Amino acid sequence: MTELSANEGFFEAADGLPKTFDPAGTEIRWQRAWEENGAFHPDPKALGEPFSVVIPPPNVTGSLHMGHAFNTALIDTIVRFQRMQGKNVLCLPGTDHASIAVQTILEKQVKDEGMSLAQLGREAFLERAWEWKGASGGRIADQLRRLGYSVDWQRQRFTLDEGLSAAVSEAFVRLHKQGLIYRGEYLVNWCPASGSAVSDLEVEMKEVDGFLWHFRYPITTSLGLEKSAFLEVATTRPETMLGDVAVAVNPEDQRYSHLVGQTLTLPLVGREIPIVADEHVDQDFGTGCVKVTPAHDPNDFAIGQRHDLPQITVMNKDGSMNNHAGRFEGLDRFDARKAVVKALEEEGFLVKVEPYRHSVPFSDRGKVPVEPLLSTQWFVHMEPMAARCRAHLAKGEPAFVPDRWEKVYRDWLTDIRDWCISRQLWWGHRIPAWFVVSETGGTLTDATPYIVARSEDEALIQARDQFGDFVTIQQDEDVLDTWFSSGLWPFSTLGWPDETHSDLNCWYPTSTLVTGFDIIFFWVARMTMLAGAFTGRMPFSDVYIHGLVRDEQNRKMSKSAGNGIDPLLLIDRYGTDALRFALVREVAGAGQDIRLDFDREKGTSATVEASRNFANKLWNATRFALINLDDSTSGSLGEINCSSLQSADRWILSRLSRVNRETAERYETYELGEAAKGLYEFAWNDFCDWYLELIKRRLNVEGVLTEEELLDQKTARQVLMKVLSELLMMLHPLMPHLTEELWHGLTRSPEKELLALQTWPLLEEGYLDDELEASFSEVFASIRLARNLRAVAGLKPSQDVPVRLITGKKTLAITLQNAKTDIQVLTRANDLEVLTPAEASSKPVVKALAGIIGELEVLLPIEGLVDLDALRARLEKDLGKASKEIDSLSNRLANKNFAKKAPSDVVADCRKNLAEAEIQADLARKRLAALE
RNA sequence: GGGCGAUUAGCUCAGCGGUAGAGCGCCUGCCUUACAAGCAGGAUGUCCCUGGUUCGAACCCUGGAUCGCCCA
Repeated sequence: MTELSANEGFFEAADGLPKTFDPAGTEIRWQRAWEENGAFHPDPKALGEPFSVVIPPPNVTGSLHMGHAFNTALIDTIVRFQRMQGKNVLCLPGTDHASIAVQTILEKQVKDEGMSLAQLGREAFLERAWEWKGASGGRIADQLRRLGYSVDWQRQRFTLDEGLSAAVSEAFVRLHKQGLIYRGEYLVNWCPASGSAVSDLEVEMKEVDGFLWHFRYPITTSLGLEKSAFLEVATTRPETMLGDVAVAVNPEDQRYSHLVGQTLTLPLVGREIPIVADEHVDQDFGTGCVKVTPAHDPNDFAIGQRHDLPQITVMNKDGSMNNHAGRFEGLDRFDARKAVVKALEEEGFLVKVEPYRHSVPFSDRGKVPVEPLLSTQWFVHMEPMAARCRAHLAKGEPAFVPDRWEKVYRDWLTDIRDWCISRQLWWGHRIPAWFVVSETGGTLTDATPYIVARSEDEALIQARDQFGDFVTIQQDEDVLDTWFSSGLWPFSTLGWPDETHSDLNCWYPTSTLVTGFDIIFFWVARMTMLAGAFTGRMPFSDVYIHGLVRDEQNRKMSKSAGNGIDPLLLIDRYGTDALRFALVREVAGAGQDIRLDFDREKGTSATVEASRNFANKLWNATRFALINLDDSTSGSLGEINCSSLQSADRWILSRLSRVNRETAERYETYELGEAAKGLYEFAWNDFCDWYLELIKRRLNVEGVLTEEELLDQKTARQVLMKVLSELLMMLHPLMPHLTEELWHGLTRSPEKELLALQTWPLLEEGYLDDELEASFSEVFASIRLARNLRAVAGLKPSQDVPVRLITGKKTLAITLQNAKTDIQVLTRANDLEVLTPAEASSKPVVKALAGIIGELEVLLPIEGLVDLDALRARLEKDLGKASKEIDSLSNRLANKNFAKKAPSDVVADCRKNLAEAEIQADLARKRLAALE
């Protein structure tokens, strides 16, 4: 670490500093310094109010994408701010094991090697999986480090590590004991691509163009009806008709009421199936008759339950037809569809086919249509847990920011469906249930009793207790949904189920969860439900929901579309702080998606470049300070003596205090974009454009300095040091590396005294001065006007000219008089006079540059050099503006109701503005007349 | 079918009752010893449409249009 001595990069070379900031070296140096000094490794016993955040764990084998960068920028800004507020902050990182994603990748690898999973075997497969995790699992953490994430890497967790796996078993056992986990045969979403059940949330409905086939099913003739009697049904999935067990009609439907209770003969199969009445059937859709296939459709499943119908599964788990499909056995489900239609057509049962657009459920991961399939799985009974969450929510726990997401969350918790948690995969937490196979003759059937336990030993003991000493048990082959373990994240990472764990006691419940709206159901709701069940509390008090980062064409970034913008590319080009600042600055409308501009050919982003330029501006402001502070340090400069402050000093200190207050409020209330914008404006406009320009003349006095000049110079240095160092502190949560570097360079604090661990600058309300800020606005306006006149006249920047400021407004005259030297310097006036209109008329200048703003007339008496046409145009513009305003204001005042009903201060303002506009118009007219 | 969000300068977006804003881009002039990744100055708008509430609407309410998202 010594060779990386943090100060050396900057301060030692102060006079020869490069003109541009080079982020690369700076970033890595401070990232190491933070980590090696344990800056973000908090002690649960330390003083300070606890503040904790767990980060949304990325996929362990994934790599950094813009979504992570965005989420990180927001979280890190919040936690760095809270740390500077003196809180005992824990920000805990980690990764999850992404069961399906990882298994899919590895399965493909295995298959590419010409092996099947079965050939490889579970043990060998898992060995490979861990190997792979070992090889690629550190990458995402290293990439997160490059973002300057102030997390505690020593507490990093992985959902499959020992402690978290124990938490998963414990959670499963407890929920099972409470009757909240059950096993049973239900219709689940089967993903043929991954060969596993998936939850409802992992299914995406997509509109696709398909067909609606109309078939007729003959009414069984034994009842004496004519042979030609049929019922017509319509379906988008003809192959499922092989599993039909009924046709349903609405009980109110006059057309069919006489047929209810009779039977039909199912074509191709020959099975006799009943006609049932069910009120969920829509009379107006198609013929009003629906075929009922309980084993292959959720609605039909419900109808089947109501009418006690059998469930006939006609497909295998790989999507092919099974032996119940008769002559179609072995065909893939899509081939079977064609074959069934063809057969029905040949046998005269096909009525018609029409194109039809409808919703089809697709598997999120597998990208293939899911198959509703009857299968025995493990489920979590959600309603009791959801009810507890709804009760907490009624008390505002957790609080959603922005609050509209609360409704989304609440609606989902209402009418919630049970959660299928078993997955037919190998990579993940194996379900802690053991079947007592000795009870069913050594084979596993749905009737085999099972034991749920924390370990095999525990299971065996229980099994012996219940079934005798010679039992054989066999663990369930399946693993749990990854989200089951992620749902425990806020407390499993802090030591749960050890309820005495010091981390858990200090930092649970956590403070804020920051995440995207796309995982409110997947993750946020699962965490609140599981936390409620196991800790009795909501796992975080606030949930800050952000949007997605979209690409330059406003498309969602996705791997499959290949339109991701690589954050590391932007970091390499512009620096981490620039990327972070750009992302946060764009986020002002919280919860809204943000669009990041990006030129794919050049690999550039104007937005990030603008932030890089801001970083460079701060770099140069600090260079300026160092050059002008000579060897002064904050210590040697001493305390600011208020009596020696000039008005410019008091002005910038007032602005500083205001920005301090606003910024702290904004960080606190998650208005991070506003905080970033406010600091940007203050730094660039107030501090660099005005204050630094104002103090240059005080810092660069020529020759031998008088005592007064020395004091004034010292004061300027003190204020410069104070404002810049506090500005850097306030910017630190947004741009941690740059500010750490500059702050050390500026203050010459020892390397171990990190800015990241400093307390937020004290808000000095005594400096707040509204009047002073207002009068400086007037000074700046007068300077701008004088500069504008110079530009209109085409004066060279080097050309000094006299300037006259003329106003009848006393307070303004005083303000201008006080700022006379400043105005003179900044307008390059070789002579500056502040005059009343009377004084001005005693030394008339006929043809001069003149402009008007408010009640101030700015005059550059330089006859002869003037472009009269440009001047006339300029004055006419002023007159036009003033006249327009006079019209608008006098109209408003003429309205009797306005004076009567509007607040008095609004009316007063209106009168004042009108008076000013009239003066302004008069001045303009007079000047114009003088030109003729 | 239900719900949510968006619509403001050429582009990306702030503002959410009291005379329309920023950044980028554009135009003009500047290498002024912190910064050309910069400085100074400038131009640019039926604030989607429609009614209504109000003394006053980009902002609140009705209805509608377009785009996007979520749920069924």
